[in-house]
Amino acid sequence: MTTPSVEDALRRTAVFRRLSPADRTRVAAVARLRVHPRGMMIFTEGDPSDAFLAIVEGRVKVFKSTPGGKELILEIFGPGDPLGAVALYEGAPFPASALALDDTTCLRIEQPDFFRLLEAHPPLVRGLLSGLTIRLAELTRRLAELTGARVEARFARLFLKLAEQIGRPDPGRGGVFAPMPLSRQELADLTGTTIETAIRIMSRWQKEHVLLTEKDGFVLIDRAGLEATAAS
Amino acid sequence: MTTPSVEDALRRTAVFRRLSPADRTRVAAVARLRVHPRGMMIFTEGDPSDAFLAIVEGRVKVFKSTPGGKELILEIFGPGDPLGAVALYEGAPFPASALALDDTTCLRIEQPDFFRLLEAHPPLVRGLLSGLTIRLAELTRRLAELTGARVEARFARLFLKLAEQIGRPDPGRGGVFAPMPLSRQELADLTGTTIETAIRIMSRWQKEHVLLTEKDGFVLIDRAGLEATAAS
DNA sequence: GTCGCCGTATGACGGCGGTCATACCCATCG
DNA sequence: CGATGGGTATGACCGCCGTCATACGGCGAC
Repeated sequence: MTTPSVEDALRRTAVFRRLSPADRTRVAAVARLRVHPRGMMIFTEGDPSDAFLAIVEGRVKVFKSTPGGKELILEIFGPGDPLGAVALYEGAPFPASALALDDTTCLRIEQPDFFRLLEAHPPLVRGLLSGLTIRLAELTRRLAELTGARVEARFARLFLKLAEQIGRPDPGRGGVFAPMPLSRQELADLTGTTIETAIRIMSRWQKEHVLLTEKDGFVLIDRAGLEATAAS
Repeated sequence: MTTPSVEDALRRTAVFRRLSPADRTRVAAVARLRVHPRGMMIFTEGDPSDAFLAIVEGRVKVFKSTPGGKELILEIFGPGDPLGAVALYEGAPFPASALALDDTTCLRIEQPDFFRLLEAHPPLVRGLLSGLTIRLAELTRRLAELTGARVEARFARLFLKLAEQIGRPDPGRGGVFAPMPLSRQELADLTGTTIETAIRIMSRWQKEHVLLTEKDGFVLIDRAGLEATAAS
């Protein structure tokens, strides 16, 4: 992994992509790159927010602990996604935690600089609002999904979404390969269940040739079956 | 209910409260008041969003239907709360529906006017971001709460929150009265459960003198008991 | 090598809560 | 008046899934 320049990084993140080169230079003046090693917390639930972040390289798990002490994964973000825009209002505390799943490079703009940028470049506001509203819509969707749906249906939807977002054809078995290694525990945290239930479902699907677990991701074989399960 | 003037309405909504009188006059020039009778849909999930709304008078139920066909209430808003700010990016579809629980007066600013206001008055951006951020945090909190917490704990938290937000001392029984009439069905939709379970819990609490249902709201008697239940 | 740890796997058990059925109260309406 | 419909209440049943316990394979430490 070669560390890109700040301007390269700006070109890669959705919020800043449409800036003119001159504006990009000005943004670059206040942006910093920071590398978080795999397994490190990037920010923690309850901390005061002090900067706007965007992922340049690597994957980041955003999660929140439930009142029962379990851990619910809200989202797994990748390159180009903004991070912590959620809490950018006057140092409000982060509502969730973020942890680097890989060695991760982040673009970082301190809060005062970020507000100055917003006031100087109104078009940035639209981009930011866009990101926030999309995230809000996604959260409401997941909220509706978590209630009243059986765990198995949530699993099916999770993998169908994965396939749609990052899937590629799998030549060997005529399925779809989703290159996203996740442990059973992480699957459980994504769907709001326990590790045992996650193992049971994955184990059964493996036997029934619906879905295979591989070292670096999952192979969806029986996509129609998953869709039927998701709808139930 | 006397219909207030547009400027009165602006003074009552959080986003616009801090404007200077001159700015408020300019905002008033593009804002309209609209009355939605009780029981009417204000907007529907999937509709393209075309305006920014804020509640001046009345209560509004914001809800989303789940994949299973049930209805999940995301929030019940009252006077001063913004509405539909969620979907104000380039006519993105509303992620949820809104229905007037009372005869409701809304302040309405069409989308192009709203964006012009934002660009002319950067301080408005902070207010809007603040609102979105708070809502986002609230949604993540509910998301974490809905998973892994027993239904009874969700009920307890719901009423404790109600008491905190709109509760007033109840002289007769030494408890807290929350003036918010909600049917058993609405309680079920707020907590993501079924009407039977809602009835069972409310019925038992009534017998155990924990919480009373009245015609126009609820009386919390055993607040400590509710807090214990919420924590479990 | 052995030990310990972590992730995965599988079974037994039980309870929460969803589903179905029925009944009651009360307001509205013909 | 009886009929109808909506909200509330209660019991029976049972299945999903959370909890607890156990086991097994891979891998690094030493």
